[in-house]
Amino acid sequence: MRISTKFSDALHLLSFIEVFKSQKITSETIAASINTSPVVVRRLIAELRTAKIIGPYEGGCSPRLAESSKDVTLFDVYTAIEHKRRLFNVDHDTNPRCPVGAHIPDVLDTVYAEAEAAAFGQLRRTTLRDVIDRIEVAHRMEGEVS
Amino acid sequence: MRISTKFSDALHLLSFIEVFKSQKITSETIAASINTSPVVVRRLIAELRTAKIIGPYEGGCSPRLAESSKDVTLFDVYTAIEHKRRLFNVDHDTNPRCPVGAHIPDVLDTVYAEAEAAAFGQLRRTTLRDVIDRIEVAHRMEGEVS
DNA sequence: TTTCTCCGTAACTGACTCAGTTACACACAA
DNA sequence: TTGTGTGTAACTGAGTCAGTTACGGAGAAA
Repeated sequence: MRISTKFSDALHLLSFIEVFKSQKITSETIAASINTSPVVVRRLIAELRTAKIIGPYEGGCSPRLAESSKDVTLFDVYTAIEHKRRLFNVDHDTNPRCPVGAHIPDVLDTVYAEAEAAAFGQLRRTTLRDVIDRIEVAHRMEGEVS
Repeated sequence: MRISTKFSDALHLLSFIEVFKSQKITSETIAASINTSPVVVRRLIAELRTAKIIGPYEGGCSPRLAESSKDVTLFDVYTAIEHKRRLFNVDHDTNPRCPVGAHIPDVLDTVYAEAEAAAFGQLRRTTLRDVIDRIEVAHRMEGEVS
């Protein structure tokens, strides 16, 4: 199985509501940009809201970031969406009567944790603001070419 | 989707055939340690063989590493089993007429690649020998306790 | 040779996950 | 009151994964 596109869609959603924060935004508007259905968007918003990345619902108002985009890291978003899901999966159902089978789950837990820490450290170092900046740079460059 | 346990099982398999290389090994023996079926083991062996991590089939002989366990990195095994599979999934099906939707796939491709590079770098730094060493340390410590 | 063991591989199955849809009650604004 | 958008639950179809059955072939032993 694979890390779903929910994480990507969540980052898309957050970038969208920040870029267009001066305009009225509905789940329909967002869904049109992500190419998905409004319900999927609302589910994502609900998850990001319980993680306090999106502020509380205020009847009819467009969703807003709870804090500055500079203070939201990609790791925050990852955990909001994927919770404690690991990047690599350890097979814990092994034969405890075999020296290898008995100890490899713990060994892989440790080894994988090191690799995951490296990836998550990078996600922690990248903020939502960084993502939006890159989007805006790409958008401006497109304008110059055409 | 999540990275399946195939990667873990492959590392288990490789550790097993290296630790018990002085003994006769069948897919049945290995399957008993991994707690799976011999067919699953044979499929794994086939994949590791095409990646040249396990040496060619020599009728009836037990499977052997193609090179020293010190020269096999976890990244080698990862690519043998999961090929180019990415740790994070980019949703490329977005609306190109929206500034955010048009550029976020490329931005996430880049950002994810940085995080993946960090994780894969760690996998490259870890060898099969390291894994086996840790298994043997754990095994010896168990002996002392009991 | 015949028999036995093990291998490689293909085809099928059941469980699980994911994205998407339909549906419906609720809140707020016009 | 009507309309719009929200939150949430339930269902669906596609896709993936691990496991199983099955079968032909190679090599060793009788």
